[in-house]
Amino acid sequence: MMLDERKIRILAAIIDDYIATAEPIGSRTIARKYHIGISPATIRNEMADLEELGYLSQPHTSAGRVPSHKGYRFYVDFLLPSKKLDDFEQATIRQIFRRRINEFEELVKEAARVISKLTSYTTIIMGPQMETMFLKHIQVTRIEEFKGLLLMVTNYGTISHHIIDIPQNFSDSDLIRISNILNTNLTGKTFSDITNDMMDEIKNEIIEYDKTLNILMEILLENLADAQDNSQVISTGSSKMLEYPEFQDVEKAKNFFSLLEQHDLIMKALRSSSKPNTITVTIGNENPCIELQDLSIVTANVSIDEKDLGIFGIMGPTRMKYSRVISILEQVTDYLVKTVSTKL
Amino acid sequence: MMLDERKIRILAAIIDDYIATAEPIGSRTIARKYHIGISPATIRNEMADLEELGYLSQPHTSAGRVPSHKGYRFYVDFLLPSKKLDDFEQATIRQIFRRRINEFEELVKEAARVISKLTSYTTIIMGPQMETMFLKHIQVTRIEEFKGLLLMVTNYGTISHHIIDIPQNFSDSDLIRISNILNTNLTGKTFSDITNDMMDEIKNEIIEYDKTLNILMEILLENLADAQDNSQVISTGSSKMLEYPEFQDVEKAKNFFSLLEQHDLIMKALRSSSKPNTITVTIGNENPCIELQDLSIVTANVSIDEKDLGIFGIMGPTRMKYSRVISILEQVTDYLVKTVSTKL
DNA sequence: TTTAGCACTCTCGGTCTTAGAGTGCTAAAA
DNA sequence: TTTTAGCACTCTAAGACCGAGAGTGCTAAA
Repeated sequence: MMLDERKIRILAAIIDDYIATAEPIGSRTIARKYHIGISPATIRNEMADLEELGYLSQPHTSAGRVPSHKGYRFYVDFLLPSKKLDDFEQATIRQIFRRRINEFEELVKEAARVISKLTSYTTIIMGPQMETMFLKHIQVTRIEEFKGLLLMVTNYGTISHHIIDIPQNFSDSDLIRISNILNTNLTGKTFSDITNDMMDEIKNEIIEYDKTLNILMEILLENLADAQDNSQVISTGSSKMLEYPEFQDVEKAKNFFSLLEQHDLIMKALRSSSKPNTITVTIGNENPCIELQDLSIVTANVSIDEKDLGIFGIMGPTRMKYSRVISILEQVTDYLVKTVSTKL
Repeated sequence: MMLDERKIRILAAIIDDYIATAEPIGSRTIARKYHIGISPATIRNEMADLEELGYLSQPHTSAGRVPSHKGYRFYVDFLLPSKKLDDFEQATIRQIFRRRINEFEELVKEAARVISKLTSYTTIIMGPQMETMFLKHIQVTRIEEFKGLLLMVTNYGTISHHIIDIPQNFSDSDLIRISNILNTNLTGKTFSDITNDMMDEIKNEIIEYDKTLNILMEILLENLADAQDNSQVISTGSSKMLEYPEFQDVEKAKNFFSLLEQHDLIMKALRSSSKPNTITVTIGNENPCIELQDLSIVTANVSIDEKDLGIFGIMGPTRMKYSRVISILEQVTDYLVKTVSTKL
């Protein structure tokens, strides 16, 4: 059975209402609040149909109806009211990009904070995949008599620095020479390209700088390990979730927070659900990972000319203000892409 | 009335038990579990005295006793069992400092994580006060044809970097000259010393580099503002709090999490309660800030030769495993001080 | 001074009950 | 044929009630 016009209106009303109130909705409520022009009894019949078709479910026999995941899916695919952001929201978002933030990471973090603030859901940001990240610049510079800084800049504009010891007999021009050698050998290489073998080759090339180079190599390699470990998942606004009735049960809240700490799970979930340059909605059990099955995730994959910059994910109860979240996410990623392509 | 030997033993038993169980303790339980050699009736009398003296209180008439803040204070001041860390704990702590972490900030963050893991309380770290922080090194370096990096290193070893644009006509030696000028003029200055006036002076000194310098100045000033805003308060392990019966009420949990987000409050609390090179315990209502009054905070102020490196704070319910927390904190700060003085 | 005994108090966890919301079905109305 | 009014039925949430259990304070005896 296809959904006719009237069924769709009723479904939309139920989902809208449930998203707003988190309470099961009965036929009478719909008749009263949404003016569909038919009696509760008729609505009841329609609701029974919708339930049979799998779009609704009942917590218990004598309760109202609640949207099922299939219901949400239909809603998201066909019924999303296009939500215009109001002036305040627009302004709040624009503000992030007005500020002179030159570093990509900071910009993204700030964007995540603002998204959480506007949506009241948890925002997760995840850096680009290691495989597509390569070194753009590597340099050793002296900051004190026997202390130096190893600087690495990737194609995504992320910068990492490590303090290193510089042996006594090294002059500034030695450092410059080492920098040059590292640069010519390593720029353009992805982190996974840089293996011990490659290091050994370079070492051979400049056998005279042996000792320092060894240290640099070690540090560099360690840093790689760090970058891979540091499962770059950052979340903000998690405490907001405690506001929702879905998390009133402390057990549920605890599960949510411990989930957030399992970065590998989160990474897998975001990666698997997001597609390049689109906003994707994953509802409850559509997520392969069971821990996430009573949450929804809206992901936006930010990329510029095939260059994957990272993923924003917004996590909330399945009863999520989808249209609002999507609008905000669209707006933010738009600005972000614009800013990055012009400024950075 | 002074506390005699027997009262003290009873008080200690009650507090130990309450810290372990979070349940009010009755006279019979004490007689059974702790072998003081007197009957419940006698214990009852003593407990009534202790209550009258303000060391205990009763949730309701027919419940057992619960320690009051005054009771905890007495316990912390006079009764703390000196707790030896076991091998596992020792090893876990040592491990942080074995790893080659060259940067102070990373080291401290890692230490905080370990403290949270071992204690199951929330650990807060707070950077040194801005007033005591000064520039040790400042430098502009090129990372791409028209992109440079402004590097600033402070006396605490913290490093901040900002990507800047480099105008076309600037050669590498220009950058070195600018770096030198900035260095001679700004190193040793605290962030608050560096005013616009000072910037103007430097600008005058090298009028020919005018334009770039202007940008650098702006960026530098902005960075200062950031550093001051970014109320450097970082907390870890907050989700652990949901395990405790004190936070089973979602309302309480929400309060706690929103408290954690009020960095200014936290900063004030940590600053006011911590003393140089000591571990301080602040119990419940001893804290001037009402939001913190049913929590306890143990703070450790880490400093080396008057140089204030920052504060660790451990927050938990007033029913906190004080001796354990103190031992762990002692151990960690010890190692930290040692590591910093030798390595960094 | 300590302790046994006892009446008393308060909470916590069940059971019971009722009001309310909502349903599905049937039969009448449109 | 479709819609709707009416009604019996179901289920939950909230309140009332009750008894067990833990703990107290007091009194009087050891």
